[in-house]
Amino acid sequence: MVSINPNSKVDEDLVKEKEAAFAEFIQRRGLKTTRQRNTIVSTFFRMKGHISVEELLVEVKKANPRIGYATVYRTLHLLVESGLVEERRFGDGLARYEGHSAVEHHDHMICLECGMISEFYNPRLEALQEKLAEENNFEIYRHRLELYGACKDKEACQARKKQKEARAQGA
Amino acid sequence: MVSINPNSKVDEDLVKEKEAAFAEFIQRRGLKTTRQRNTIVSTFFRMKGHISVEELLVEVKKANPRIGYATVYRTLHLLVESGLVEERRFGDGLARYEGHSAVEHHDHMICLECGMISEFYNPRLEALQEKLAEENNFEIYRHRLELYGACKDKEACQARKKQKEARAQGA
DNA sequence: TGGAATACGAAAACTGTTTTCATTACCGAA
DNA sequence: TTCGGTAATGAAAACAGTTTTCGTATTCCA
Ligand SMILES: [Mn+2]
Ligand SMILES: [Mn+2]
Ligand SMILES: [Zn+2]
Ligand SMILES: [Zn+2]
Repeated sequence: MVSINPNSKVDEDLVKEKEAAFAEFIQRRGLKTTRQRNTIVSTFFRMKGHISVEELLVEVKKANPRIGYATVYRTLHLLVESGLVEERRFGDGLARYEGHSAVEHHDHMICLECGMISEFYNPRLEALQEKLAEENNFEIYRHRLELYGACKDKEACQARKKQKEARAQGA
Repeated sequence: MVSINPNSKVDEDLVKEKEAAFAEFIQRRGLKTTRQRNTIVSTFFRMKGHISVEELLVEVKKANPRIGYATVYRTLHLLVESGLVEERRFGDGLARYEGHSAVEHHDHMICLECGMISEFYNPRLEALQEKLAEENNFEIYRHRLELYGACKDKEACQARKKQKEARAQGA
């Protein structure tokens, strides 16, 4: 298993690279470069984690309070189309976006007690999926694997887990 | 890989069993037995596949046209709480429910060209996930694995796939 | 069988997201 | 540079799926 660098600093050079890649995408598609898109994109790439629209908007507004939801949504769609960002949904009903360390595929473990999201990648798991698809005459475009559970090494998470169990007993 | 019986007839005895289990759950929770719940539950267990609320409501209305959305939603929640039914979301924005062959865990392959959803279960895959969780100090409550792609053996799916590729080229 | 506790159904409310539409900004051609 | 057509913006309305509300009807036990 390869655990993915959980506390990486946002690398300024990498950010610049992504911004350039997005600019190029905009060109290629014949779209226009705008102040708002630049603000949103550069804000996004400087944040880390799995970012919701709301979270992004809050940051964006610090740079330019006039930017609204619509433009953030629209720009995120462009980022996804450009391939620089991926959309995730972890079952809490809101879309989350990630791009800083990404592009490389990875899967997720989500702690339902503390909300922590950690990333992992395992080649054997990937290969096994391919094999299963093969056997089923299926061609995989992409996949999604999410493990939902609890941190074993955080006391708070274990405590909450036990609380829930007790409550379930009573019900 | 174990492919899961894709064309199973709905087994009348099994349905009765599930209905009884639900009735028992209702008792245990001090809730009331109602005409509507009975209709919804027995309709649900007689359908197969991954059923949306809309789809279920259509069937339910055939038995009792006065039953509305709210009661269907409420009853589905109870079915989920009872453990007899699982909620799924395959990314098209609507909740789907399954219970007929289920309770046993399985994962899904979803064809993005024709909408086909097939089920599979592989013990090695399951074991590998456990191992990865273990290594990460993580305790899995449940997981979700979905392979999105295309049927290799359906001409229509392959044709659509190529259309998309061509379109993407042009853009 | 009376009556409190539940459940029902229609409609309103909600949430996250998308669309509309009037206005403004971009940018290549002149 | 300026112009002008095209694209983008932002506020607000629309949307889709789901949940809640609230007045009425049903269940079921004392
Ligand atoms: Mn991630
Ligand atoms: Mn299934
Ligand atoms: Zn945790
Ligand atoms: Zn297909």
